[in-house]
Amino acid sequence: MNKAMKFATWNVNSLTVRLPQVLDWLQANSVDVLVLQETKMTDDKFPADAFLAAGYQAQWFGQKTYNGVALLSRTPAADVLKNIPEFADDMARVICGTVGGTRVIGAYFPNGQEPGSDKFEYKMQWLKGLRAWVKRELEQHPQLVLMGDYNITFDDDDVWDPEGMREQIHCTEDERYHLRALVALGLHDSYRLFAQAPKSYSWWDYRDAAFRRNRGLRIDHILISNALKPLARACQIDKTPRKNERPSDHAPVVLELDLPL
DNA sequence: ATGCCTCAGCTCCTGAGA
Repeated sequence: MNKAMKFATWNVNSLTVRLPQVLDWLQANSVDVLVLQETKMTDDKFPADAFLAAGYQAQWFGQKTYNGVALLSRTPAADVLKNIPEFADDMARVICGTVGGTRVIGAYFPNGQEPGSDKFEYKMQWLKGLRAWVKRELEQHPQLVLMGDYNITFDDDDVWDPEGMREQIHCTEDERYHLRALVALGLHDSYRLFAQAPKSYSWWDYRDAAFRRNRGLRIDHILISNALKPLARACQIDKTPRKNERPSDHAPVVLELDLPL
């Protein structure tokens, strides 16, 4: 007996501001596992009770002002990890747990700011650390989902202005090399397993009416392991939360998997 | 043009995001 399970990722850009929208969205969509990025709150502020009342167990890992991640699931997550083991990091960027036999990694990849900057170098080192760790996780967990805000586009199809953004942040060959190397571990960009409308993006700048003009980037991804690939049924970017009065600049991405119960 | 929005915080400006 198989059950369609929904896995989703959403950069909420402050869970304090977006909590009501996240709760509404969970109620309207039968999502089983949701990872959040940019919660921007310390652990003592995390609204675990509100999620519990909505039917979700939570694991969270945050800090003041920046970053912060969470893993919500209908059934509790086991073997939870926070950040990349063996990669020392001041920032709260990764949360990982096993939900119903599937290893779930939620990640907020570094922005990188500008090629050549210290922050870009940190992004490169972080990507190397992530890949070494994910390789080991894959060896232990054939069923693995790696999802979150990658802050990297795969190719020109993910960019509203490919020529204008050539070698700009999120679009450099250095970043894309690391993204391809992750995929080469035995992962698949679940979004591209299915037919998608052209100019599909997951993030739009708040400025310049970028959402209305669809000037965006696809930087939020759900990668799935070889074992999960044949179980994938659909992957979509849900733009409906953008109708809220104060939306996040990111839209959630949702994957449907036909997982054995 | 080093900013156009949005958010947090050492809050009436700045840093950061992407």
